[in-house]
This record gives sequence, C-alpha cells and structure tokens, in this order.
Amino acid sequence: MTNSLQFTQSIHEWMDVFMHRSMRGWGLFAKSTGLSMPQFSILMQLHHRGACGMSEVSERFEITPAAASQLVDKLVQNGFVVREEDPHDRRAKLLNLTDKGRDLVQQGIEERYRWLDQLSARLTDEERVRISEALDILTRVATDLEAEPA
Amino acid sequence: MTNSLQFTQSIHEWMDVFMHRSMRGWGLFAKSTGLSMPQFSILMQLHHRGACGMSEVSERFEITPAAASQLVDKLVQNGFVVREEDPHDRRAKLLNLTDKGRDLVQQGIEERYRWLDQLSARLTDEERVRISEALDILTRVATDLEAEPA
DNA sequence: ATATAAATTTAAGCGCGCTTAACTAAAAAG
DNA sequence: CTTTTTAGTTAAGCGCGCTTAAATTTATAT
Repeated sequence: MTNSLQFTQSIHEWMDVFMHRSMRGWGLFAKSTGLSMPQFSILMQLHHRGACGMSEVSERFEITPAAASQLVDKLVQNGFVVREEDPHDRRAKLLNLTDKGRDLVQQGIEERYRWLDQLSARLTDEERVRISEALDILTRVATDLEAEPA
Repeated sequence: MTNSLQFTQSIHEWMDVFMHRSMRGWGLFAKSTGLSMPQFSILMQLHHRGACGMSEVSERFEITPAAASQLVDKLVQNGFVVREEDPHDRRAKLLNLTDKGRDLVQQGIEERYRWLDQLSARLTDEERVRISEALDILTRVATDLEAEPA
C-alpha cells in the first residue's frame, strides 16, 4: 500500500510524456500521407486483423455501414485497399490491403517505433533488462484486464 | 546488444496494448462531453500550461489565428473558458479555464487514469516497485530526449 | 505624428466524416 | 416460391475544423 502512491505517480508521469510524444508523431505521419485519421485507422486495422467485410469495419469503428462504405471508398480510390467479392457470400465484400497499403502501414509502424528505439539506445544493458521485465508484467496484466471486461 | 531485441519487443507490445486502450478511453470521454477532440485538447493545454493568449493556441496547435479564435469561441460559449483582456497589451486576450472547465478537465484526467489504477490493483508490492523504477528511468530518458531535439 | 507591425475577430467557402433514408442484390426462412 | 433478412451502396444534408481575405484595435518604430 505504501508504494501504491509511488507507482501511481510513476505511471502517470510516463503516460503524460509518452502519450504526448506518441500521439504527436502518429498524427503528423497520418497527415503527411494525405490520409485522415479515420482512414489511416482502417488501414491499421486491416493490417492487424486481416481482411474483413464492410460490416466489420462499421462495427469496430462504431459508425454506420454507409459511413464505412464511403470511408473505404476513398482508400480504394487511392489504391490502398481492394474491395473484392466474398466468394462465400456474394452480398459481402472482402477488404484487403494492396501492396501500396501495406507499404504505408509498414512505414507508419516504423515511424511510430522510431522514438522508442532512440530511447533504447540511451539505456544500459541492465536498464534494458529491468524495463523489459517490468513492461512484460504490465502488458500481461493489461491484456488480462481487457479479456475480462465485466 | 543481445537484450536490445528483447527490450524492443517488450516496449512495442506494451505500446500497442497501452495506446489502443488509452486512446479509446480518451476519445470516448471527449465524445461524452459533447466536445470535439481539438476543443478538448485546448482545455487540457490550458490546464497544463496555464492561461495564454490566442496566438499561443494558434502556434501550439499549428493552426491559423482565425481557427484558434473560432475554436476557443465555442469553448467560451459553452462556459468552459473565459476570454479576458490582457492588462499589459490591450490587443491580446487572456484565456483561462472557468470552474466548469476545470471540473471537466479533472474528470477527464481521472477517467484517463482509472484504467492504470486498475492495473496497479492487480500487482504485488514487489512488482509495483520494480515497474515504478523502470518507468522512472524511461520517463527521465524520454524527457532528456525531448529537451535536445537537434 | 505618422506609418508600420502585431493580436485578434468576422465572413465566406471548402473538404471531411457522419447520419438518415431510399435503393439494389443476394442469402435465408417460411 | 415467396417473404424476409442481411450486406452493401448512393444521395442529400449537417456540423465541424480549417483556410484565406478583409477589417478592427492597439502597440511600436521612425
């Protein structure tokens, strides 16, 4: 209990620094590509979760199917995404990243991680080990917490 | 060098989990208040950096003075911000949070931290100490890195 | 005193993401 | 085989954040 306060303060400070820097970089990258944030998010989602239909986009982003369709349409027009027919259900579409889309995502991910790697370069071996262990614990607990939303 | 890869992976994983959850919560809160993200950001900035003029808002968010003026205007109309004359320069305005604005920010901050505190509750005392130390190192290094942008 | 610069506001207009409503086409149910 | 449900699209229209351009007021420089 006594260290709970210290923990709280440490994680809050880290969060402030981290969020500020990370969001900034992310936003700037999205802007530099000419894509809006919602458009870029769809690309990222396609990358992380793989091909999906329009309805899934609609549900995950909590927008109407109409909005999803229009949003995706711009990505298709710009050559980042292909909209194919689902062979199992001809009503549905299968959204997939094109090579161009995959490149952009990869570029975004690298951009996003660059700062963290600069951080890494400034640490000693011992610090890296300790931080690595600490973050693994946090990740595990956070993942657990997500899994059981109750 | 050998542990550099492990560190990279750990921090990237943590980043993914953390960003996802954190941004979602933040966005939902902003939405629940009826404020847009840019509007809410101005409130947060006023809270963190204190009163300032229109030009500062304009510069910090990289928008034109006109845009800043209009954005702030909505916050004023909704009673979150007051726009007073700067006594030292009657051309300039001094933006300040109202009590209502301060309350909202406070609420947002608590919302934003709630998840982290849930995380904390699941850790042992020893884990908290170790994580706390690790994050402090990261925060220090990150702050240093920001300071010398070169 | 006059000219210039700075801080801000107002107005017009654009693109975006979003919603509702109406529509098409294919699958599933009866 | 008809009816209903599901997946997706299109069109009209709204609010938002943004920009440029023009105007206003106050400070600064000459």
